[in-house]
Amino acid sequence: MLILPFTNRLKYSMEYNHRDIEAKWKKYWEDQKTYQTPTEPSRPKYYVLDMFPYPSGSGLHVGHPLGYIASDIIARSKRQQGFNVLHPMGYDAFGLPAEQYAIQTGVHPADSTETNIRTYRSQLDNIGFSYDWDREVKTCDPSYYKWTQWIFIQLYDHYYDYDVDKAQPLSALREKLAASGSAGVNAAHNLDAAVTAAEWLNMSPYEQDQVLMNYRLAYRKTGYVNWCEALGTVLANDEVKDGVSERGGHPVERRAMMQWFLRITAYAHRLLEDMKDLQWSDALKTMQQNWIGKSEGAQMFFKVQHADVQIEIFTTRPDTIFGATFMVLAPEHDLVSSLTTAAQKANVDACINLVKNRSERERMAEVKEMNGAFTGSFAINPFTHENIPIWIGDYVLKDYGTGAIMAVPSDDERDLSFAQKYDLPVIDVVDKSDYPGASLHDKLGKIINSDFLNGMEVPAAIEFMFQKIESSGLGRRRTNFKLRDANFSRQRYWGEPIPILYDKDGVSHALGLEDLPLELPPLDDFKPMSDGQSPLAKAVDWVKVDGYTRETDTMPGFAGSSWYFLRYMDAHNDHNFASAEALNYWKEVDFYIGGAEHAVGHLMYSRFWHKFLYDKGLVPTAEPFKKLVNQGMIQGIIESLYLLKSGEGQAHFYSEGLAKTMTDKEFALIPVHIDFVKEYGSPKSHLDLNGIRQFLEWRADYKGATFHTETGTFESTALPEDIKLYTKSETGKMSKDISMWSIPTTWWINTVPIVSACMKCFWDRLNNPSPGTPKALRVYPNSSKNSGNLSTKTMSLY
RNA sequence: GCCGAAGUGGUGGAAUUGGUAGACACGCUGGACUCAAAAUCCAGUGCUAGCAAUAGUGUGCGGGUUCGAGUCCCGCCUUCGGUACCA
Repeated sequence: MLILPFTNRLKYSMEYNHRDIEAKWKKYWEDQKTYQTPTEPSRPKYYVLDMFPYPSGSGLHVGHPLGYIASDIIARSKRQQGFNVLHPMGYDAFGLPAEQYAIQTGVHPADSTETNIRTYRSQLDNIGFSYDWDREVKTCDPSYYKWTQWIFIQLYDHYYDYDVDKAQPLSALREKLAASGSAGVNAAHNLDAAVTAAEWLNMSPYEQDQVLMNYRLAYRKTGYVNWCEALGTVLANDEVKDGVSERGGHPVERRAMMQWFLRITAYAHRLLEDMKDLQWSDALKTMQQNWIGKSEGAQMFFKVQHADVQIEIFTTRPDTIFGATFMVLAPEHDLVSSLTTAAQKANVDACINLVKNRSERERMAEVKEMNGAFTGSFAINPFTHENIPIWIGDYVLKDYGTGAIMAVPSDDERDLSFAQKYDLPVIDVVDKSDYPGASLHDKLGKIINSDFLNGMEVPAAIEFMFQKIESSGLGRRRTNFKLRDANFSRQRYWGEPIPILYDKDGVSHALGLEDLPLELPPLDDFKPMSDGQSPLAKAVDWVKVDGYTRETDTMPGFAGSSWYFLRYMDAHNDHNFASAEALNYWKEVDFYIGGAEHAVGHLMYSRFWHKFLYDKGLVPTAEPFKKLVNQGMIQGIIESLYLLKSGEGQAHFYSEGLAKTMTDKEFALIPVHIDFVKEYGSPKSHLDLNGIRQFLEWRADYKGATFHTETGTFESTALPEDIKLYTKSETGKMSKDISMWSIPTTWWINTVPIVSACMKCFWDRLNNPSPGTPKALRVYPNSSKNSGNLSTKTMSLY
């Protein structure tokens, strides 16, 4: 689509032969390298960036051009204003769908990805974008992920020192530990117990490695994964629907595994602080702020009766401690096994088992359905000196805060429901009668039933307690963040191998730059190992090297996307991730356009990586994206089948009408390819005989399923001609509200009608495809034809 | 549940700080041109009633502030995004 002046289009519309004209200019731009952008320090620069796409099997998504057209207009406009404009494009090419497709079809992810990229490229060229294709990046290209691995190694080799408030080389930490032990280190860590200098010096290399893991910015600890016993694999959250696996409908449980993590929490305060200078929408900033979740409170230790252990908690309301009538630990808390008495073991184990089958999200969301068990032990309330029972409860999360709370049922809704369910005492400690409608978070009221605090207003009482706690050695004032360290391990094939070796003693060693890239070993079987290990473990020759064993986990999707905008600046450099010259010239992204769905994930991780590189003096700015707007999304229709959650045996699908009347039964929603559904998008959406057959062919794991419809119950082998299995029809993802139109610059506002007109033109062509419209540009709601994965998630950083 | 956003004709979407709601465009209806069609041009087009002038009504729902509310406040509803392994 060429953008001609409007009047010309009217005047010459009769003769306007778009096919010839577009072909001519497409070739001219390509031959002349019209949009090649040199790094020219003498000229002013402007960097306009689109969030790069995941090359899905279904081709360019209709949502993509929405933002791409807008950024292209900005790029062209800035060029005309005399700027040297960097406007690149690339592919976020590692990911789950390609691997899933490989498992189903045997086509290697590298091959399907390359095919998909070619499709994307031709589609982008057809639209006529002004990208400098000489700077294209693909995250799955070894020459690219060499540097993703290199950055990971830098993170592994650094720790965060609060004294200088930035990342420091690990060698500095070793010196400090040798000189004065962990007490002499003011750093971000997850160390359980202090280490003295003498202890450190007497440690074996393995023990020292274990200590260092508590400081490294890339480190290993126990994490939790979605384990599906029936499929013998770890599932992504996205592959779990309503508590069962999307494929097959099998039960899923949370299982502990050693995982790599990135210590993003070390940067929490800077991620929060540096946001104020960014030209992002307030909504976006608020979301990041809330995600980081800074709170001021007290860290306290509760003694346990008849035991030499303490329970560490964090509270923002120390003033309510006289109302703390019990404690709750996360079921995964380290102390649970030692605190559980013989008499309570059966109850506690039952509760832990139950909780295993609930996802973190369910645990946070379902306030009504709490599960807990009494451990049999008691803690001592340090102010009332009363024994208070220690419970475990699924509403307390292991990785949030300290994984343990003092429960104040009078002033916390969830503590109250828990107390009511298990009949635990409630003592009112805040009189809120002067503040009708005030909640816990308003921190208002007058303290009652609290000995020396009685009569104080809440804010004063909080301050008083901080001092009291510190002066009596019970704990100290502390800032807590909701942000958690990022799990960086995936038990998958199609991702960057983690460049770590373990020696015979189990000590970890990073690869040197000369050994990078560490390429993925060739495999033709991408199924996971039966014990949950990554498929890479199958490449035995690759795993074993001269007495060392390779790490077999791979990196998550956000690894490659956390720094790709830097690679565009100098895409072919083999000695650095980008040259200092290029980095100092292009600096940061001036204008970034992409979807709001990346408001916290990608944008937070990128900012974290960028700050780390900034600490190392490798990038010139503390923030990567100066200005950012969201382009909105496109809506699509999702059709799903009702699958009875039986867990075992054959699958039973129910017609929508039946499923809705069976109120006591639980169903999982299994997405079905929209092409199989008759009258989709309406209340009468259903699968007919042919549709069910197509579905069974597509999802072979349901071959032996039983179908329950209004006219009877049928085995998949004996389906009647006139069968109608009604499906659930809903609108999903891809919303097309356009929040980007409200950009407070005159220039931008003037551009809106043009973008609008372009999009309209697009819509008309997409929705009423004439024979001349490229097939790939038609609307295929919710289909990922090549990947065989029926998710709407065909977009990457978009 | 929690955090963020959105809701205006048949459609995409406009409405500076509160000041004629529906700009502009698509579509639709009628007309001109044509043997006819396409293209183009002209006119009309929120809804209801009316031949008409006109009247009433109208920005998800219910309240409120104001001379005046799409816009501000309170309470809801619906939809979308995120919720830490989709990308």
